[in-house]
Amino acid sequence: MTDLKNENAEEKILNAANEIFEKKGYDGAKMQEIADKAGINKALLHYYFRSKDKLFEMIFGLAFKKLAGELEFLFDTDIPVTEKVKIFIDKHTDFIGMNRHLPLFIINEVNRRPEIFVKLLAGIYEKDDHLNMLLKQIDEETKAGILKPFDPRQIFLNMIAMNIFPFAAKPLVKGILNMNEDEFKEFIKERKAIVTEIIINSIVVK
Amino acid sequence: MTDLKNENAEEKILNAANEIFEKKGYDGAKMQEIADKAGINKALLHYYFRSKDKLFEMIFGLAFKKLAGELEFLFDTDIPVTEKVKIFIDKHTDFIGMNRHLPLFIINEVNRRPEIFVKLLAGIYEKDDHLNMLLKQIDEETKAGILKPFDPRQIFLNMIAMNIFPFAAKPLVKGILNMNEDEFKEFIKERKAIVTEIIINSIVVK
DNA sequence: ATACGGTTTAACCAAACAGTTAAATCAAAA
DNA sequence: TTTTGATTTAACTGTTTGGTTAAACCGTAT
Repeated sequence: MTDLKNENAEEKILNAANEIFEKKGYDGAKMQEIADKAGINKALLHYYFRSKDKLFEMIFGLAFKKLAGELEFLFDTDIPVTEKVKIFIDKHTDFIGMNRHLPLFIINEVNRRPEIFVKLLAGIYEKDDHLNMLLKQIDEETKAGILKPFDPRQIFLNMIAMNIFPFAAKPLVKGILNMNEDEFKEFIKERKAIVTEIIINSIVVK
Repeated sequence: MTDLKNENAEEKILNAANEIFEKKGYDGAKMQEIADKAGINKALLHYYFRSKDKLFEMIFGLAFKKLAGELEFLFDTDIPVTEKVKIFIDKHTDFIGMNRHLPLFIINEVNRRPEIFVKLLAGIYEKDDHLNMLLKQIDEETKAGILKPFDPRQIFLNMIAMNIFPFAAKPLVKGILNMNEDEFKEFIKERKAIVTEIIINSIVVK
């Protein structure tokens, strides 16, 4: 049972469900286990969320927003692109480090049931103009001779791939590279600078 | 039912089980579905593989070897490191493209039950000398002024992260970047050159 | 005091699922 | 022709699981 802040039942359920769904996925998560972790009983669990599907849908939606929300600052400010990259990698790496299972959870569930993701896409494309602003900014900095021409989609993918992968595959990475927890932490700390340099190098004019 | 090559029952089972375990994971896979896809019945399935666990263990071991086997050529030849990188990215991207679910399957199951992976690690470290040869080669090329000093672990992770991620998260990527199947294929084709350039740039002296 | 909503208890149901069993079938080897 | 091993059929067991139900409990606001 996780009851840090004297939460009410609904919060306790959401926190427990979030943790278990993220770690075990829809199929691996059991309603009884969620109830146990929330410190309540199964009857009350179904009293608040009628079914596993309804509860899952809620958790998945929240998780998706949490992950997507980390991108927002890329659009809002008007600091230079290279600064954005530096700050993004720093913050995003910390965020993923504190939410190790989040990206894989989203990826897995979207792979297995793409429908659940279609609705959420609509929400994303409300921010179409924000995205266009970023693209315009990149275009301008390219014309100004600061950035070289590049495909923002590719660079974006590279950045999040390099950020997410070591955490998503943490036990595998630790095993194969033969690291203990401290060595892994050190390895991650070094990564920030390395990844930042790689991304910066692949977009700025030298 | 998948029966391309007039396989015997055991092969049919292994192929079906592989496909279903990779796509749905241990928890999502059902023995009945595996039997159906293999074109046999549940009784025979248990006749060949006594339990779901035994069958899974077999599939997981094979999958792990398949994935790890793709790395072997990095050690065996003595072509220059930069050449290895170019060839590896080319081949590895093709391989992952044809085995979209393989990496995520391994990562997920190792995350959820790290024990299953401990035994397999032993097999890897028989190849310790192969690995040391590669590290030695890198060291020599660095001293020869061809490569700059870098952490091979970091570069290796970057390489496979960038290779694997777009395929592992394919439906997510297609949705977010608003691509159809053809556009995705084109996007992947362009990636090879981009990723190769990035990795080469981050290891060679300019 | 009582009425009410949140919460517990405990038993229960129906479906899904892994795994078993016994008898029947069938093809090919002996 | 008989034997053997692979395969099917179909019923069955035991367990897990999602979900329900009804009665009781408990604190709090009226």
